[in-house]
Amino acid sequence: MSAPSVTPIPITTISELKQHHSQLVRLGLASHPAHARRLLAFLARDPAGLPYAARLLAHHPDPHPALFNPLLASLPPRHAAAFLSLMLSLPLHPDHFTLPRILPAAPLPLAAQLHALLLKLNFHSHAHSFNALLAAYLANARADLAFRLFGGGGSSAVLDVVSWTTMVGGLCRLGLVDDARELFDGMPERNLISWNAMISGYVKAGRFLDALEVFDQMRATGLEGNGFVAASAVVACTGAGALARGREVHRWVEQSGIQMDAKLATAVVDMYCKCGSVEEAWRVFQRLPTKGLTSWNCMIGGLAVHGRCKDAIELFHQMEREDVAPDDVTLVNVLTACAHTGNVSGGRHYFDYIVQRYGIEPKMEHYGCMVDLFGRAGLLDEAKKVIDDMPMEPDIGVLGALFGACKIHRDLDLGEAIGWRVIELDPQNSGRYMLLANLLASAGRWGDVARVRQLMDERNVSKEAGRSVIEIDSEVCEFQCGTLRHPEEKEIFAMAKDMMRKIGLEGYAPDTSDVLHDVAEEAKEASLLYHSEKLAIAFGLLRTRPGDTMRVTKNLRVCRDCHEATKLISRVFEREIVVRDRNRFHHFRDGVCSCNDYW
DNA sequence: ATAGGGTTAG
Repeated sequence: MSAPSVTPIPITTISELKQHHSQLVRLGLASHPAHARRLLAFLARDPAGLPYAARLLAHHPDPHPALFNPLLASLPPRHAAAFLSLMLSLPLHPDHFTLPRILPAAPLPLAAQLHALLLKLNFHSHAHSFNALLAAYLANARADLAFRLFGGGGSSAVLDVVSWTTMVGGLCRLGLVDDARELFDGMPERNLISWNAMISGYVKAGRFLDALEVFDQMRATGLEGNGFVAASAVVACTGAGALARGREVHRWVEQSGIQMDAKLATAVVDMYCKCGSVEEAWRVFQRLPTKGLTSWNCMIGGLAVHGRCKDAIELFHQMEREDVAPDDVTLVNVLTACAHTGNVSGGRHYFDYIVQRYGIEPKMEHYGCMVDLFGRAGLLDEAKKVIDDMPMEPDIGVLGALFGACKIHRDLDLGEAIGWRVIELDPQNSGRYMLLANLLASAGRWGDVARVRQLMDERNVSKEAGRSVIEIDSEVCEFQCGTLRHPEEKEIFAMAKDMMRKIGLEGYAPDTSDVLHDVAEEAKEASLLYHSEKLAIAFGLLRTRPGDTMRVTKNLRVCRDCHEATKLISRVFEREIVVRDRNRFHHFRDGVCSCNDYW
């Protein structure tokens, strides 16, 4: 029903509102729902208007909750509470929709008050109100109160699938994934939202393999998925670096008729990129009917970390031709592509060009990219100049980029000056200490190396152990630096020795410059064999044949020695070896790496 | 009232 027409007077002040109200009263229209709602909506914007709103409701012949419920959600929690207490004093009666309107944004004291009201009104057996209260406690990080309410404490609360899912999702958000899982396993009934709450909860916690396990369980129940579940599963594969599983999920999406929208497709493109297969990413990307800005960014970034600078830049121009305007992420990705290939002039050019042509304001990360670009190329003065000239104070990331460059180019003076500063700015990051220790070690400064070690001990920072994961026939195997624990450890060790012997005949010489112990050269060389990627590759050699591709994912950066060794292994054993390290991908093939030794 | 899906330097 449309409102009876009156000249629409704009309401911007309380006096205009009063004027309008009196006109409506004269016309006998003041109580018409549409007009009353408009008046109330204005009054509700300012707490000063609440008494007026209450009077208006008090004089209304039928102050139905529908009249004031819509206002409540739009009010800030404090005002909503004030308004609610006014309503109650009139007295007007809330209905089952009233509390769920206020609860989602309610801070803790208000939530507790509403809890009391809920009990008083006997709404606790009403699922909407009860679940909203549960969500409010969880949103306030009070898992304890949520558990008490959920557990019933003797109340007659009825738990439905929403209550359970609210708990699971809320606990995951609070980082209590294991508690969430326990509840999840005990759920009397689950829907797609429940399944996805658990899967995405694991993803957020970085527990990708657990996420995939739950996803498999869901499929085993015969339930059809949807786009949300698909996205979570794809992202889990991305995080795990599990290409074979990713392909499987992709196939499942296509077979189960889930709509491949731009977001899901981009997640798939990203998965293929981050799992080491740019070719498959490219195929999905090309087939996209509509490409969002993020799809372009993702593909350009994917090419960048695979060291395919030319392709990344070519794609950027294609994006321009299709009239998609780049954003700050595009700029980061294009600069990364240049930085990873030593394309200094390209980086300079695209920085200026994109900033000027598209009016993008360069941010901290863009200056960081430029520092990285110059620094990697050995132009440390240029890199320093970027920092001196940038309009803000450099953050730890920008300084870290310069520091990393000092390490690569063995600039001891600058590196030391920045290094000690960097570890003060980022005292819990073990990688920073290791970089500094490495730099000092390469100059034979063992006393200072020990000082760095001591600082780490004092601050309880421990060195992150190198870990490499290799996926063989969908089975994921992890190796840790320094230890070899595996059912086939004898065979793997023998293969590792043989592998090193064979590449030794091809000219491999151990590079111990990154080894951090002040010990005899022989001991240093021996320790290199136990680097996690060498163990993973040895295992991969046992399980693959010449011509095959093996994929290794490493948690740290590859060291020089492993990089040299892997190049030779790819040639001697005729394998393509794809290594994803902390920063980028290396494709080893026939004795050459895609990074051209620039990384 | 329950999931809330994609890209970002080092």
